[in-house]
Amino acid sequence: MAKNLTLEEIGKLAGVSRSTVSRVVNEQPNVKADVRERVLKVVHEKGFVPNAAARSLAVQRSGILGLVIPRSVATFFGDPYFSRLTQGITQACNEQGYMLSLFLFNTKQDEEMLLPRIAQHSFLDGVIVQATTDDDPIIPQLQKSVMPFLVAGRLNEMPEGVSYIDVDNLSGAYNAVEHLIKLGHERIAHVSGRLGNRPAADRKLGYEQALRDNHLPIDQNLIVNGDFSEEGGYASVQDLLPYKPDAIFVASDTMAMGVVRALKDAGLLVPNDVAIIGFDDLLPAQRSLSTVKQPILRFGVSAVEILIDIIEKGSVPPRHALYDTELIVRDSCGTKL
Amino acid sequence: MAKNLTLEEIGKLAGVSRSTVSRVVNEQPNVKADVRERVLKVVHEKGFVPNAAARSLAVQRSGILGLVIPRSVATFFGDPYFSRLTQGITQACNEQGYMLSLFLFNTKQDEEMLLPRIAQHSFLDGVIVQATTDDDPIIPQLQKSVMPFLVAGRLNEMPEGVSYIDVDNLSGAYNAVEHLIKLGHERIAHVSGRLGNRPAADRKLGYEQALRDNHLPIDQNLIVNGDFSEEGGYASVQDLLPYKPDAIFVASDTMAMGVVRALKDAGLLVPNDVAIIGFDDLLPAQRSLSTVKQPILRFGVSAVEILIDIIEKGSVPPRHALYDTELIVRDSCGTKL
DNA sequence: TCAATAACTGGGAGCGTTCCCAGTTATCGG
DNA sequence: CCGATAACTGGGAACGCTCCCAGTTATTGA
Repeated sequence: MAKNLTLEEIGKLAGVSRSTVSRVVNEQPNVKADVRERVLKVVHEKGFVPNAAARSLAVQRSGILGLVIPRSVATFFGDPYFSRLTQGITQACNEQGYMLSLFLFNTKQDEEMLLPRIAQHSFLDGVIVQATTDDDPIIPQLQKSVMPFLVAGRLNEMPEGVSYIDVDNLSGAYNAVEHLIKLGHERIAHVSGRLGNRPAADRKLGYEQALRDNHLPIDQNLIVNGDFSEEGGYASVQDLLPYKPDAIFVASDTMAMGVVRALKDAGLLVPNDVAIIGFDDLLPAQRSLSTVKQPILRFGVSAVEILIDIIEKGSVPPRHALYDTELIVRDSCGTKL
Repeated sequence: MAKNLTLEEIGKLAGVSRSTVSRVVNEQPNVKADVRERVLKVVHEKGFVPNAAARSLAVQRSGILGLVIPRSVATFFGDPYFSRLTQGITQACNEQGYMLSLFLFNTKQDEEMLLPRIAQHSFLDGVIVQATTDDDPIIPQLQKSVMPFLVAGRLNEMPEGVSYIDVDNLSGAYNAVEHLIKLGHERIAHVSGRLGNRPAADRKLGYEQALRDNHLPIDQNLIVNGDFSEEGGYASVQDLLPYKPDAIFVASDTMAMGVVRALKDAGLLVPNDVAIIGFDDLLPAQRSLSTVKQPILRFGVSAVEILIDIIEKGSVPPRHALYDTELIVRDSCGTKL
């Protein structure tokens, strides 16, 4: 199985022309059954695969999608969130016959060098961009180009006309807190994620709204800003303890692990003394943690499907999709009722 | 910034020919300084990026590398190992001016459909394949093709002539166990990874050899087969406890977490009652766990560099590289001395 | 049986580069 | 100041595919 042949050469072997071979490999009609079979035989025998570069040049599409992880979030690439998202995206790519290219930026240089190229790159039919900080120039840059793109997640300020898909963090948080309220908790604390970050902000909003709707006071002493890390979760408990919360809604499972550890170290029992609900459900180890599950895999699959739709039909009107979360009740929030 | 222009059009705007523009954008010599500048100006103004498909067709190279995660390991893609590896690989790709395409196989169908295409794909200059099970047909398939490739990790039986890079699991394990021996431990247990898996096998071999070299008996009761999961680690302790180990070398940090948890639940103190050394050092949360650190980031970077070398110079002789691990001594193995 | 139509097939042109060669202009030593 | 050489520039051909059109063969109805 040496070098790949060309349509022309396959044609010669099968006694037909380049065009007919092309029709056969692209499964087009108007080829006599016996001819088709004869060509197919040679194609399989020789393991012929059409030259992708030549095809791309001719049809002006590459069949490659890009996944862009901006520098500001690349440090969190180790987060299981991204593995799961990537899995969903590759799964959909495989199904739809696309290739996936990964752009992970480590340094500012990387980003400055590569971003303009990505926006213009003829090898990319479209890109999925992980949402980043509001001041990141990447989305404006893509908007100026003709590259079809879709933002995964949202910014605090989402520019007009940009397509995005996101998880409904607000309602997810709302439901979690409402569940705690229904269980009879009244001093419900919140450990937020790093603010300035849309998911963190939305989860906090959901928390506040649930309290408000249920006529519970919003006590700033019961709200502490975490940073999405286990250590941050641990530390936040010190600030909270003097105000005696009977439940804590934590903006991520990783932080929730820290919270649980701190509570244990302080001699408090979960859920008896303090009920906990986390967010994400991405940590397989956390078998006892109640949490708000994000449908990340499906999210990744949808991202690809929507992006392909944008590629084929254009991005007007912009697409917006919001995915529901699911409250997973396990041991850590008890059943105080 | 509408659609991209062509060399020809840029040339017209700058008052030169296609060829000269090509020379300028490819930084070739033999262009007069003022002409070069004039062309560069137009190029920047118009944000011109040469058409990648056309270039690939002409030079017969795409500038794209593939990273193949076979189905048998795809389920572990969530493992921080892969995020880290991917980070190293993308970093090197960015530096070397390559694009990275990710092939993650979820189903058998995926694999059967896509693998033959990958091996023949003109969009790929070469691929890095994550090592898989010995019976996986993927490496033989690549060997039959002309696609340059490099295996990341090793199989138990590594086919002749295949290039690979791996971490020296054996010596890493050896050093860890020797450290425990130097600390005075004599009943050193081992929780292995899933056997049939080369890293797991090598770590076990290193453990056994260290014992042998230090004239300690190899007690089968002190060896239990884990599965690389936290739960597996937890469970293994039940089997070990009756044989009163004073130290445990665990084949992964994730399992080590389970081991520590089980020990705690059994009322035993780490490191006072039982010393622990893990393997990987990929879990940021494990601040107190002594472990054998794998240089994964550098590993990923090297993988790309070696693959590029293979692409440029051919794969004879096959390249082999083995990376040293580093013993990170923290609290969990104490200082029994 | 024959024209009209449908089904099939082949070859030219074009996609946007790079490479090569021929032609032009600049440079230099004697 | 002029011929030899070096530096520079432009255009043809090729990379391997798809698309389109023209030409050929098969099919159909009256």
